[in-house]
Amino acid sequence: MISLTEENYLKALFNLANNAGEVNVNELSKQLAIKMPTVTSMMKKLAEKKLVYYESYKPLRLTEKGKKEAALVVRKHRLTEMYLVDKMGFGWEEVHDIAEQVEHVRSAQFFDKIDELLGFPKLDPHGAPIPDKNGKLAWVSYDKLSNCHAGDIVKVSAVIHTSSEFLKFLNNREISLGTKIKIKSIEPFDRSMVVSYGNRPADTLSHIVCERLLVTFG
Amino acid sequence: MISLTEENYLKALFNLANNAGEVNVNELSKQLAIKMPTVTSMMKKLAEKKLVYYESYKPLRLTEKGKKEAALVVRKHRLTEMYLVDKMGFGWEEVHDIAEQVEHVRSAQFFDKIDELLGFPKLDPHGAPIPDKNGKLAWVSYDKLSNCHAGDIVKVSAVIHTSSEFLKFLNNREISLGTKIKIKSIEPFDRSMVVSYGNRPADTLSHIVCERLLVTFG
DNA sequence: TTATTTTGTTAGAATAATCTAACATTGTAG
DNA sequence: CTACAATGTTAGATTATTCTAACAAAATAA
Repeated sequence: MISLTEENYLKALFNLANNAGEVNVNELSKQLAIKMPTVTSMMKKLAEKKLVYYESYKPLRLTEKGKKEAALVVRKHRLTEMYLVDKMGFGWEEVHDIAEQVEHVRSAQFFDKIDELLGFPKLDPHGAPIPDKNGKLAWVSYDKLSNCHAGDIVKVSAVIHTSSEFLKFLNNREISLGTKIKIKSIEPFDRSMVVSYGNRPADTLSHIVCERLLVTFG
Repeated sequence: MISLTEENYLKALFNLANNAGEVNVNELSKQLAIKMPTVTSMMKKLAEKKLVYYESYKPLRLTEKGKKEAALVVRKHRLTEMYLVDKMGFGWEEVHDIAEQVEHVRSAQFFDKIDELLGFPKLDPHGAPIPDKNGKLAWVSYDKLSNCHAGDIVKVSAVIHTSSEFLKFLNNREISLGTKIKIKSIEPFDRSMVVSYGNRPADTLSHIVCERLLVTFG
């Protein structure tokens, strides 16, 4: 049995993992707002349970079992977010904190029903892919808007670091998933982009914003 | 701040309270499946927090503050049950365990939205009243079917001790809230009732069952 | 009313999850 | 290459929740 606390550590490891699947104790500590010694001791515990590979002073890595369990928590989180937006009428900026709690409900029935009522969605309201019932994640590859060039016309397909503040900012600018953006020019000084979209002929997006918008060209 | 564990104690106290609002340590211990010494120490803690009146060897009683907090947990539980049945398509026998977990979600927004989507229901799927946002419970007075007499025609309005097994039994007998039952006779020997309802001209309900069915005459 | 059963409390220990303080290792900047 | 900074670990303490064993009070039955 995986405790609620352990679920949170697994999820954080899953979300922080780089290409190599590695995470530092320090990063994890910051992400969870839990002090490093606590993280170290929890890693030893998760290693006992064969959920994490742990060696002193080495980066952390989920085992296959750990990855699966983590993905199942992420699945519950993302399905919940989707349900809150699609079926209950919450805004995409309101759902993270609620899903953070509902994700710990232990009832396959409950999440299967949500999945079914939503028509088995592949993406959550922020464009992140929803792992399947076996913990498999169909990874979609997006580009950061910040890596695109002047003249490109792209579609906003996902957002990262989905803080409520950032999402409210996007709401104010009338940017949502699906918004088509044309890059008119890029300011070399601060890498801000002058763009046009919707009924806005010209608008400037800071580099920070452009780094958090994931886009597709199709 | 009231912990999840404390919420469970408060809810159990609320549900077990007799007319005088009193509950024994032993009863509470059985209800929660937690040993008596643990219950005693938790009662001392809740007394510190002014949620419970506690004196050695005396029955337990919620304070006004405790009653309110308990009612708010019960509110979340019953709203959740109603939502699961009305909006998600679960059967009334499936919802208790899920609601038992969802009730601990801390988000006024979430439960307000559920309330609104349901149209501010007054009763849960088992006929129990839903406390309002201030923890006030509009108590409805029902009679036990077991207290009725031969010849009475009554409507099933609520069920108590809503175990999944009991509710499945009612499903099999096609008894649900609203079912009109005519009492044809009462067997003095075991107090079972011969009744008719729906398309069943005659059916026998044991005393145990009749004790758990709450009815109205209207 | 005395003996027995039931109920309730105290004392002490265990587990899970967290912290701070001190120490150790690794990485980096002169 | 050394010294400082950043990262990570160990040791020991704390809080919340639970338990068992032993004792105490209250209720009940003979």
